[in-house]
Amino acid sequence: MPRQTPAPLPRGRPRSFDAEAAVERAMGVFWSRGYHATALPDLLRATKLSRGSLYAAFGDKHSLFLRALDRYVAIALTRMDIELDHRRDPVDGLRAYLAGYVDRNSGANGRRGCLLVATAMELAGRDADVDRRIASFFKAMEARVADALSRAKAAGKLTDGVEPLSAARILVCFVEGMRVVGKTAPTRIISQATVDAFLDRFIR
Amino acid sequence: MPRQTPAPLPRGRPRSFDAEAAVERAMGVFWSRGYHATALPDLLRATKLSRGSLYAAFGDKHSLFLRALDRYVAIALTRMDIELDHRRDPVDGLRAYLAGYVDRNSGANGRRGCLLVATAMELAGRDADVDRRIASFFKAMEARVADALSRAKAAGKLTDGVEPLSAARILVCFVEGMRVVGKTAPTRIISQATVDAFLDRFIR
DNA sequence: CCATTTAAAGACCAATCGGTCTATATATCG
DNA sequence: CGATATATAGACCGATTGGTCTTTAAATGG
Repeated sequence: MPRQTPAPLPRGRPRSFDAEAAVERAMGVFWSRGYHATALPDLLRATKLSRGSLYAAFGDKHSLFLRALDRYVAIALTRMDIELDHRRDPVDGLRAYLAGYVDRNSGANGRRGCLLVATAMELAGRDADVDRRIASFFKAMEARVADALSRAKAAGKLTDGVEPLSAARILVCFVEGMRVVGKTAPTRIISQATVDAFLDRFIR
Repeated sequence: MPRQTPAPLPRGRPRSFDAEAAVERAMGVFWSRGYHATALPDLLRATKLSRGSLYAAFGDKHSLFLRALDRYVAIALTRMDIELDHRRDPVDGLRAYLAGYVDRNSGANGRRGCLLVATAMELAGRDADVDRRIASFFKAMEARVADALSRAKAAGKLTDGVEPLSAARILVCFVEGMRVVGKTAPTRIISQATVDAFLDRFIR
């Protein structure tokens, strides 16, 4: 292994912005407006970067978008890993997981929608980088849900005839559909009741 | 009531294009590309209209889009009215309805997605004309499904504990979610199996 | 034939798009 | 201090945006 030459300490004016924070701010803009409807000035305003800095740091709009999308996915999967943690009761986990969707779907949260669903609808099939991310996200989500359902089944908590993998596919469709219908800003009451009725079909 | 002066017969070169056909062609473009990503030249190519004719007939891009969206909604609701016709067995109707989604979600059809879902994600919350259409479509869809489920319940074909209205809300989320996941072009086999497993939870 | 009406073709418009580049100010090092 | 490195501000670019307008060809009725 070649000796690692220590990175030369940067001299002069230090980097004064946090790239990760900029990605997160950009994510917020793409989330609210969508990819095509987001213009450079929107991103500059949100990240508080100059054009030059933004292009030096991220290359172009598309690359920055992918960074933002990756961040969004990472946050979502991390949340799922917490909600559906193995050490927790799987049914409680699924309830917590769905409660998160109730939250994100009601009122103003619902209006804002979901960056991932919006991206799937806007870009999937026309942008290979996006395609990969969308497909792998849905697979990851399905796997986590299927795992939780398997554990629930092992604990005898699933309704007779429910098979974890296909139930997981159903559940993924259901929650992503909530994100679509959520754009009409349904009340929390209705969202919660719908989720409860859904779980009643699968949980004993 | 004032005497209706008969509309003066048009003289000169007759209208040589069919506005409804143009709307339908425009619908196809918006459907494939989304609102923002559709540029005027795309619409001119698809409708085979000149710029002048298109603006004279439809006003502007946004108005043409609304016409296209209305057409899309009308087609979808007409199809539902056939599939869920009162004179038909409601369970058969629901199966036919879901079979349509299997078809639209698999492979290339899935990749193309759904104009309504794409529009909801791209424009809802930022375009009042769109908001109204999206909300009223989901309500109309929910009402038709709830009606079919009510008839199924009356015929004793629903699983115990299934309440038609909330089951309809679940089903709407499920099918719209299929449209999202469908962007990853799942196989027909999996889509069909998922739909079957879904119905098994509700139909006795 | 001729008047009238329509559609097509495409020039034209200001505004905005994503992206590059230069000049300047500033912060930190030796 | 002086050299170096970085970020900012904003001018600038060609391409494209949605939209208007003018010119020309064509089709019909009187």
